[in-house]
Amino acid sequence: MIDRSSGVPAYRQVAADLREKIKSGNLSPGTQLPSERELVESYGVSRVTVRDAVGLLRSEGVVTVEHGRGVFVRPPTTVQRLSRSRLSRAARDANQGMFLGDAAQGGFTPSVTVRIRFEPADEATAQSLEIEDGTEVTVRDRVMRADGLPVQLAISRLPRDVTRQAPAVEQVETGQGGAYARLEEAGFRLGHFNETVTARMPTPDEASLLQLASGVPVIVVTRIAYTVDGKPVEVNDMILSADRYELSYDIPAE
Amino acid sequence: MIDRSSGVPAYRQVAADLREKIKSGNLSPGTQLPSERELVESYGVSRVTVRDAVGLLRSEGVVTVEHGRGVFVRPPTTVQRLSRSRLSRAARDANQGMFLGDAAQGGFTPSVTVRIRFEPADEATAQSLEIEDGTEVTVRDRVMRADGLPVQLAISRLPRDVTRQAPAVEQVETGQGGAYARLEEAGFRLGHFNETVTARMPTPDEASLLQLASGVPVIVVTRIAYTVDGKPVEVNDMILSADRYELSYDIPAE
DNA sequence: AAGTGGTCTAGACCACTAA
DNA sequence: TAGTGGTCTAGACCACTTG
Repeated sequence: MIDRSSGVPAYRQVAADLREKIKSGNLSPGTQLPSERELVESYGVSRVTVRDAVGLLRSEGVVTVEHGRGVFVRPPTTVQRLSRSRLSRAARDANQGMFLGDAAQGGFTPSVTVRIRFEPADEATAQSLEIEDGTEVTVRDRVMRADGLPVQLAISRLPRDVTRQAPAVEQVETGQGGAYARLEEAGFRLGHFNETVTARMPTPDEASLLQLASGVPVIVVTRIAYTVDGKPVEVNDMILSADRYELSYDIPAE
Repeated sequence: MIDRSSGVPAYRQVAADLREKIKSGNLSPGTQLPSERELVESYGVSRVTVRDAVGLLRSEGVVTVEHGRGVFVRPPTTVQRLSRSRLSRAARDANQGMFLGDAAQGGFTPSVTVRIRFEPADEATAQSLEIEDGTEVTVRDRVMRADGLPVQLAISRLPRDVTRQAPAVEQVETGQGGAYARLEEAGFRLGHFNETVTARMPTPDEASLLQLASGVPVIVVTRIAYTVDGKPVEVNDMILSADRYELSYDIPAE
């Protein structure tokens, strides 16, 4: 099975063979692969080599490994699509925070854990909010769960000056329409949002919090909310599991 | 250095120690780490264990490894920010294709390799373009390079029916304003774009084409261009290196 | 030539899962 | 209890980079 003279490392040949069997449907989604010891037999390589091969497929997100159970072909994951039209005032008003609106659309039972704290702004926050370094900010640190499974982390920071005028934002429960509604009631009429999107591998903390399979990156979204006057009032850093989310944006051609 | 009784695997302890030294600035960006054999000595573990530790840091994107040279603390990468306002008609008209416009902003020397082919639409393409499965589409397959380095892959598909009316789109060189300008000249006035964004680990092909360091995911953007009548005329699948790109979107609050 | 990481072996024991 | 993956060892040879 393995061509020793080809110059291609044995573990890559094993990985390529398994990958091929998966792609061709020979091993269908959810199916268990032969155990590592069986693969050792059938390919005639050492266990370390088999593990390197499986590790490669893992890092590609092709298989998942469950300790004590086995290696399985990863089934295609269900994506939750986040359309940015949900930032419209109407959509915001309809729901108690945006995540609960997503839940209504996505058909899952949402739960959110919120922790509030106050701290001096670090450099990045200060720059985003256009305030002095070290100015006090209100931090809303949230873990969003779908059917009990953590799927999203979000940390919002707002100048304390702003939240003092909208005290509900300093509370865990912000009520109908969420924090944005409270801000608007306090006179901070929102004009537009800017979202920057990138991706990276999770930190170990994020991986365990979001229960990420290895080989799954996170999508990092930084949203800044601006008032109609162009003053930034909130910066929200969101961490999403890349295999569970897809973002959707509409852009006019003009 | 390693606590054998803690229950934490040795390779994780080694990784944690190195990560800490990097975060604290004790090992600054670009610095070479001690060689694997030196780490074997200093931590009193086997080489495999050291390699597992380094592999973990690699997969987190914390270090890069160069065969024959050593392991280095990964310097923060320069990000190219793609603002979606560049899809405005004015921005499109100003440049010969969007990537060349990005280059002007980013200050790098761009080059693009384009291959044109014609093929029947697969299921996903057909759905995006709202055409029958198997209808002939024009495929523009592109590799974009910045200063010679491949940084972006893009595959556009348009119904052949459409490109026959804008023959320049079936050519490698589309001229001033790029393919979108030719489409508009042919009467396909563009109304809006929709972009869906997600991320995943690269396939081996993508990794080698984009020369991705291991542990760097790709951002996958699918853009569909619609005419003012709401007819989709192009679906463009873009693959971006996540450590080199950041996307930026503006969203009105209304 | 010397030093670096890349691959590989044969075997051991541990931790988790399921019957 | 048996089977799975997780961790680890001590050592070997290869491929790449640099002086």
